[in-house]
Amino acid sequence: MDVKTLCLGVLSLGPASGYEIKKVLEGPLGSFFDASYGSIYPALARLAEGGLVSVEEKPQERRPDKKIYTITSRGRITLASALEKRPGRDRVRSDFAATMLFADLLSPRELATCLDDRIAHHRAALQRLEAGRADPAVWGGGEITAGMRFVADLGMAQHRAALDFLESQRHVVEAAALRKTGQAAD
Amino acid sequence: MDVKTLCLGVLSLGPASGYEIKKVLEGPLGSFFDASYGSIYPALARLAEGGLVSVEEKPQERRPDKKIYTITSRGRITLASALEKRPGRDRVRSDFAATMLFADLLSPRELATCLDDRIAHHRAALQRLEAGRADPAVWGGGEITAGMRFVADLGMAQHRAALDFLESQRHVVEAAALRKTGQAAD
DNA sequence: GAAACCATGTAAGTTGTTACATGATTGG
DNA sequence: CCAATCATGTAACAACTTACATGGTTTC
Repeated sequence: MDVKTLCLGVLSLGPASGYEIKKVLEGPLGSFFDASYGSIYPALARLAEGGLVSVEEKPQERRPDKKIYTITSRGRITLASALEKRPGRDRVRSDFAATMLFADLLSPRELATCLDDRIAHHRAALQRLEAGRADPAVWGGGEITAGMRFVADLGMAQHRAALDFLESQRHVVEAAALRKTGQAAD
Repeated sequence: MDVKTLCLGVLSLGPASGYEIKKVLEGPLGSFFDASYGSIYPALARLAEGGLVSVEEKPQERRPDKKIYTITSRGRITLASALEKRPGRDRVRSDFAATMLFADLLSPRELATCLDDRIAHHRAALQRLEAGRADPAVWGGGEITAGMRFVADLGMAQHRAALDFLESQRHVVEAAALRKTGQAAD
């Protein structure tokens, strides 16, 4: 799913500016999506060209005009047909997992930091999701759909699983790294 | 973490060909990484150019020569310093999550198929991980390191969490889609 | 007074995907 | 006999990231 479709999706929940779309995408749902301004703004321009969204320019003082994008009926149709195709596989690239995979090459100190960071990361994500579940402001201000809640809950389940695992099992990989270092120091 | 570093990492576990590296990366660990031949082969060529790996060509009959890559000491140093930097955030793009997010736009039939597929996907991933935990052949044949086992277990925890969630909670989003359709049909 | 937020956009560069090219072998 | 596996590679293309350009406002 490319950024264009993603933007169209967010706009299906209500009108928004590029800036706001980015907010939604890096909010509680950030664990599933990822898009930078450098991809969002051009995507919106393409969508407007194609008539899938309409733009209303809100003049602002001492600031670039805010452009509010609204999905058109053609946009809704396009989105619907994009969603009809069964979703492709997730594409994930986890630096953390790669680092853990080669954990033997890290010093125990580095490994510990890495695990600490990751645990903090999952904690933060959980908190954001928990907050977002209740507070519409975190999303875009619009109503929270069943789909949103479902995705948020799925995210929470996964973050919690990772968190529990790391907290209870980190000693396994840390012990292995320690042994390795002990050997090297001999 | 780019494909070059990923290849270097796999090679740190033992010599392998490009084809075998792909196998490892799409094996049980496939949920965390992703790389196509089109990125692996050029990456290996660059690594060889830089002297981070050495190549031994095994002539094969009626088949392209098999090239066995072996990490060099310079390669190990490079890998180690790449791992020292604290890992960047995961980059995830989940088509499935996006589809669920806009689940109201799907017919109940499509939604059900989508959820069925996803559940099957998690089941399969779990099975592969379970098998790989015991069987070194699934990885590259070399020894299974503590890091590998750790990552595999983390993957299992996450897949299991997602699976449990989807099985027990799918009715929530399905009910919502059904209501929507009911309204539209009126 | 510094940092973060608001707000948009472009251009250069990196990276990776897809499709193509080639073709024997093995298992169901 | 059809599909999958083994085996490497290139070229065209698509997509995205990063850095740059601009600059007022709010919060600590």
